[in-house]
Amino acid sequence: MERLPSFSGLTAFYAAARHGTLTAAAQELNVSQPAVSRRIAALEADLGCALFDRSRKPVRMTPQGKDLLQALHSGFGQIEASVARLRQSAQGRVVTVSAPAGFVAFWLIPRLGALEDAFPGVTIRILSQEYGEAIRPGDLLIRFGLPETGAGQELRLLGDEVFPVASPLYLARLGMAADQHDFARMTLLTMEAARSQWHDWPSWFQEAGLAMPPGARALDFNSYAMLVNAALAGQGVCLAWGGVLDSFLDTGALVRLQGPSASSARGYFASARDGLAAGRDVRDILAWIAEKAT
Amino acid sequence: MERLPSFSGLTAFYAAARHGTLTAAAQELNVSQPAVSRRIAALEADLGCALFDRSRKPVRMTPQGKDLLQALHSGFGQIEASVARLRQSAQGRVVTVSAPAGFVAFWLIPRLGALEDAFPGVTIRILSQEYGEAIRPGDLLIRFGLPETGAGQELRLLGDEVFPVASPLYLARLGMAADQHDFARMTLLTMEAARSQWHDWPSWFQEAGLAMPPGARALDFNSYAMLVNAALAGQGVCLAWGGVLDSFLDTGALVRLQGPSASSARGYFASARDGLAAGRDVRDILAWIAEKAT
DNA sequence: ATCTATCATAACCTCAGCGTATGTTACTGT
DNA sequence: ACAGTAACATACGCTGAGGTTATGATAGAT
Repeated sequence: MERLPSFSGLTAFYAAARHGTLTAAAQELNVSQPAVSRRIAALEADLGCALFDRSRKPVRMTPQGKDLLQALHSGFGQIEASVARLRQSAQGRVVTVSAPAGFVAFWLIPRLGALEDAFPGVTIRILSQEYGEAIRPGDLLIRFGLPETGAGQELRLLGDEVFPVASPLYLARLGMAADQHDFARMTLLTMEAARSQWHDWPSWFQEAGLAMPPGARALDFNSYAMLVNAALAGQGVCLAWGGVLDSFLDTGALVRLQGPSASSARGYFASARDGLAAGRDVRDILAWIAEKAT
Repeated sequence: MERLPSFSGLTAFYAAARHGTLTAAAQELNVSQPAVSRRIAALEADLGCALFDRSRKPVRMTPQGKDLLQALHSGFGQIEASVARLRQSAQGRVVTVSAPAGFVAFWLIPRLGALEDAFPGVTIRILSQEYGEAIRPGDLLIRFGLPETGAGQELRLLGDEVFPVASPLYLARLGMAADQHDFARMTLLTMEAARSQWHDWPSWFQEAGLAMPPGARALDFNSYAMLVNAALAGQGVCLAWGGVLDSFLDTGALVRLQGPSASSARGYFASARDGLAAGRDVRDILAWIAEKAT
C-alpha cells in the first residue's frame, strides 16, 4: 500500500484547485494563506512534482495537479458521503433494514407508508441486494434461504407455500384461465440456475406431484424483480412465495393458478443484528414486520 | 460540503478494520496501540456512532463501521492510485502524450515501438480522447482542428490533403476498382454532423470540384476509429487524412481512390504544454513526432 | 483457574504546523 | 510608464494536538 501524503496537504491542494487561488483556499479552511502555501509546497515535495504552475498569478494547475484533483474529488466525495450518512444517522433515530430486492420491491415498499406511519420520528433506511449478492449491513436483516440453526433470534416471515402466478391477460391470450391452464404451452419464468437458493420449477413440479412438461419454454432472469415484472407484462408464469406478491394478487394484476402448491423449508427470515441488545426502535420494527408478514 | 473527520482517525480506523485488531493497526501505522485507540474513539465521538463493537475481543465492526470502510476503501484507493502515479512519474522520465483517438489508433500506435526505441529510459504515456471531447492534460498535446493564432510553438503534423479510401474487397464486391469507382453506389462513412471540426463529405466534394451524388448512402459514426474499422471491414468509403492511415495504405488493407483530392486548413497540430520551458524529453519527442509526421 | 491477548485510560512530553510580519512579483488600470 | 493591488513565498516565534510509556480491565482459550 502506497503511503499517503499528509491529509492537510491534500485538503489544502483540493481547496486551492477548486477555488483557483491559495488565498481563497485559506479562507475556506479557516487558516492563513502562508499555511496553505506551505502545505501545498510540502505536498509537492512529497510527490516530487509540481501541482501548480506559479509563473502566473493566480496559479494554474499542471496536468499532475489535474490528475490528483480528479482523484481527490472522487475519493473525498465518497468518504464525505459516508461520513454524512453516519452523522445524520447518529443525530436521529434511524433504522436500516437490509433485505433481498424482491422482498423490498413487492412486500416492503407497498407497506412502507404504513410502516412509517406506525413509527413516526424514525427514519427507515432500506438497503437491498439481489439474490446471491452479499447481505448488506443493517440494523434489521431480512434474508431468504433455509433456517439457520443456532441463529436464535431469527423470525420466519410469510408462509412457506410456493405457487405459480400469471397475469390474467397472459392467460387470456393463451385461451386459458386460472383454473384451466396447460403448463406445456406457457413460458416458465425462472431465476438463473446459479441461484441455488431459489426454489426452481423442477423442484416445484416435483413437490406438487406433477410431471414437468418436457421441452417447456423457460426464460431466465438474474433478478426476481425483473422476473415478476415480466410476469406482470404477460411474458409467462412465475413462482410466487406465499405473501410476497399479495399486493398484486389483491389487485388482480396477477392471479394464482389453481392446482397444487408446494411447501418449502426455505423462506424469508428476519432478525435484529444486535439480537436482544438491539435498540427499541429496531425491536419494534422487527415485531411490526413479523406481524404483518405472518 | 461536509467537514471531514481527522485524517489520522480515518486511517487508524481503516487499518483496524482491515486487520481486525487495533494492535495490528498500530503496527502497520508505526504508532502505539493507545494512539490508535484514541484516534478511533475521537473519530467515533466526531461521527456520533460506534464503528466497532467492543463487547468482544478482538473488536467487531458495526454496520456503520462497514459503511465507512467501504467508502474509505474506494476513496483512499483512488487517491492512492493518483499519488502512486505522480510519485512514479516524478522518479522516472515520463512523458504524457495527449492526442485524438483516431491519431492514436492509426498513426501513433503503429509507430509506438519505434518511438520507444528512439527514447529508451523514457516512459511514454498516451491519453486519447474522441473527437469533440475535451483535450486531456499532457506534457505533449496533439489536437485536430484549425491552426490557432498566437499559439506560438505549435507544429503542424501530416499533410493537409484529404482523400477517400476504401477496402479493396469492398471495391471488388461492387465491381469497382481504385481507378474506376462510382460514389453514387457506395456507402459514405462519415463522422456525425455534430463533429463540426471534421472535414465532411459535402465539403470534400465541393473542394474536389465534384457534385455530391444525390441520395448517397451515408453511415454515421461518432468515433473515427470505428469509422475506419468499418472501412477496413468493407462497409464503405471514408475520408482519410494525409498520413493518418498510411500504415493501412502501405499494406493494401485500404486503397486510395484515384481522382481529385481536397486540401484543408484543418489538420493535426502538436505542441509542448510548457513551450520552450518543456523538459528535454518532451521537446525531443515532439521533434521526433514532427519529423515522422511530415 | 490460569494465562495471554486486546483495548482503555492516566500521566507526561514534544514538535508539526500554525500565525504574524514581511518580501517579491504578476496583473490591472490610468 | 507608473502606481496600486492582489497573490504567493519565506522567516521567526509559539503551542496544543497527539504522541509514548505504564497500567488496569476483561474477553477468550486451555
